[in-house]
This record gives sequence, C-alpha cells and structure tokens, in this order.
Amino acid sequence: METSNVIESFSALAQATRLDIFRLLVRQEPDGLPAGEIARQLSVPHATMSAHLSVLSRAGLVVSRRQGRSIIYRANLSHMQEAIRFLVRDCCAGHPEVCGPLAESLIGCTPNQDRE
Amino acid sequence: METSNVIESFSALAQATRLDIFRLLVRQEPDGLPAGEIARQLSVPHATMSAHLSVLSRAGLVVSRRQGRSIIYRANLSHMQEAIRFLVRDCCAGHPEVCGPLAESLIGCTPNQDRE
DNA sequence: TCCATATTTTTAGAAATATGGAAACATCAA
DNA sequence: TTGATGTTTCCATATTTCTAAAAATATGGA
Repeated sequence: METSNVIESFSALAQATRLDIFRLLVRQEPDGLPAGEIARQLSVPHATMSAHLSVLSRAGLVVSRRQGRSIIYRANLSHMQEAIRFLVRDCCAGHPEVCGPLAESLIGCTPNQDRE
Repeated sequence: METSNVIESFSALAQATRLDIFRLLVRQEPDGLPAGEIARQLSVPHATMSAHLSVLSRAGLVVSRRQGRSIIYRANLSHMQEAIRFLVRDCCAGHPEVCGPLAESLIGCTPNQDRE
C-alpha cells in the first residue's frame, strides 16, 4: 500500500460518522447493508451519507454493488489489514517489543473474545 | 482508548508531514529527536513543525521532554499499539479471518525483517 | 543583565471538508 | 409510460485545517 492511500484511509476514518459507518459495516460482514439503511441506522441525511460513503469508497475501505434499486455497501477488511500493516511496519523493523504484544493480543482472537 | 481519541489519532496521522514526522521518530526510538532537528530533516519551517508536533502530541502519538534549550520528541509506540487494537477489535470479534493473517505477519517480526 | 539559541504562540489568508435541501438519476412494477 | 423507491449529484453555507511569517517565551552562557 502506498503512502498516499494510507493517508487517504486514515483521513477517511478520522471522522466520527465515517468511523461509525465502517464499524457498522464490519459488524454486518459478509452481507453488507444498503446505503439508505446505513443512513437510517445512524440517523444521517441521505445526501450526507452518500458523501461519506464515497469518501470511504474512494479510500478503498468499503466496496459497493448494486442490487435492484439498492446499493449494498460492505467493509473491505483486507484493505484495513493492509493499512494496519503499513502502520506497524516501521516499528516492526527495529522495535519488535511493540509488535510482539500486538501480535499476542491478536492470537487469542476468537468470535466471543472479551473487549477489554 | 476512547473513540474521540482514536479519531484524533487517525486525524493526526492523516497528513503527509505528520505521518513523516511520526515514522521518523519511530526510527529514532528510543532516543528521540529535538524539534529543530526534525524540522531540518524534513525541510519544514519551525512554526509549521511546531504546529504539527502539537497535533501529534495532543493526540498522544508523541511525547516530549525539555533538555536544555531543546525539546526532545519521541514516538509513543504504546499509543499507536492501542489505536491499532481499537481498529482491529471490531473485526476480531466475528471475523478472525482478518486478525489471523495480521497476527501471523507480526509474529515473524524481527529487527531485520523484509519490508515487502 | 544582555545576548544567542530553541521553540511555541499568534495571526491570517488560502484551501479543504462537512452538511443537508433540492433536483437529477436509476431501477422496478404496474 | 407513469409512479414509487433508493441513491447520488449539485449547490451554498459553515467549519476546520494548513501554512508560515512575526512576535513572544524559555533556557543557558558570558
């Protein structure tokens, strides 16, 4: 992943509504959710929601497909994975004391894991 | 870590100069670097640099200490670790297929690891 | 104290982003 | 084709962010 895309991705997630959208879509995997339903659940006007979805989409954090009149949005989990790898890469080479604990905390990752 | 702090952290990293600052400081761990030296290395005017450093500092991504006339900045690696954990948490509970590969990629983390 | 150095604060203009109503566009059913 | 539904685009306004010069503040040495 390139720097510009990483910045675009962080920028997309650095906004309360968009962070909510992304986390909602993560919970809806792998089915996704139509744009209108996302707007309804988060109480955001369609026009505003559409703008936010396009930001997330351009960053690559969500993908969409048309289904009849609806457009279904899904979280792009592998993209998020790439962005995180980018962030960790620098400390990884030289500071394994950071990545070690992080890796451990992911190892125990199970569907019903405690949420600290 | 709270949502507002996560947004603040992503927002801080979603800017080219600040991402460069943070990555530079990660490479300088654990010694850190004085503000003026960071400005020099990245060719950024001091006033601009100071503004960026204060954004990173407020987000908690860097910490500083005075040493004589200089102020030494260091990357706050554990803060970054927390931010990443927040981002991963949602998919972790329900989508271990994302966290599994991510964890594996961190396990092999050694000082001279390849950078893909 | 006075001066040089290091950094931050103040300030302000330019650019980018957020918001949401109204209109336009796309799809499907009758 | 007409109408209903779902979504996006257009547009204007409000807000935030970026940038960097100038001034202010902090420190240490002479």
